[in-house]
Amino acid sequence: MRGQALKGHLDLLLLAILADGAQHGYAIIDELRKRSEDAFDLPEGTVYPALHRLAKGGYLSSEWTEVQGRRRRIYQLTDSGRGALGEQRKAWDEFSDAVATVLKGTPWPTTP
Amino acid sequence: MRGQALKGHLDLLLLAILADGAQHGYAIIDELRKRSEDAFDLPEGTVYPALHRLAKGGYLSSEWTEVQGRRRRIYQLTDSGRGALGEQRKAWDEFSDAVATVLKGTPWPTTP
DNA sequence: CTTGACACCTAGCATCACATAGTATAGTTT
DNA sequence: AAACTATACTATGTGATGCTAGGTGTCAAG
Repeated sequence: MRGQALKGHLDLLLLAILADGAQHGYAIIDELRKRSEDAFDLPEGTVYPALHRLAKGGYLSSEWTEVQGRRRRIYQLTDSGRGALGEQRKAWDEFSDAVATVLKGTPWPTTP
Repeated sequence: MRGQALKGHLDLLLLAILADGAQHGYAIIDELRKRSEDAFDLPEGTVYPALHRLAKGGYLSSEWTEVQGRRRRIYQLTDSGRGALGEQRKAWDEFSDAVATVLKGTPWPTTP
């Protein structure tokens, strides 16, 4: 797969990462890559705008810090963000279940 | 859920339905609704353009029929379409596994 | 004869992941 | 010292896509 085709579920992933503690953008990218066992290797141009969008929507709060001469913007889940995570997770479960149900009716093209 | 948020997996669903036999657009919508237990209730404006796109890409062939004064365009999977179904199904499995792996690290906010 | 189910179509919109390019610092290599 | 790599963020543009909203026409039921 390698980092494309997130298809609307990016927010869920970001919120999930941040549910385990505040992180800055670059670290989120790393964490997502590690946790997904290299399946999600997202470009910065994907993640940063998404973080801005989430912050603008009130799901994240952010704060500037300076670590060894490098400025970082630390993002943290708000209450609203925590709520959104729950909802999106539920939506994901329902969605993936529904897809699985549809696919269940269509066997793989096995040679019989 | 009710008919939104297909997010890039629409083609997979359509191909999966058609793998069980040729169908016309309206019937595909019905079948998808039934198979997904009402989770996917897609508007025509979503499905028809998608079918056209798949046909244009060579994944489907189509043929006009007339049934009781009503014209129908019957779509059928091509070999290429069958191949695409296999690929997309694999991609879906990998994708949903990856999401599950990431979410696994983030427990639900249960009250312990 | 109007309503609703059937059956198709298209133009246009908003969202979104991504590409691309730019800024800036720290550390490592050459 | 220069060049390069990794870290870290920002801004802009683009292509795909799902969906809204409108339109056409047939047929059966009330």
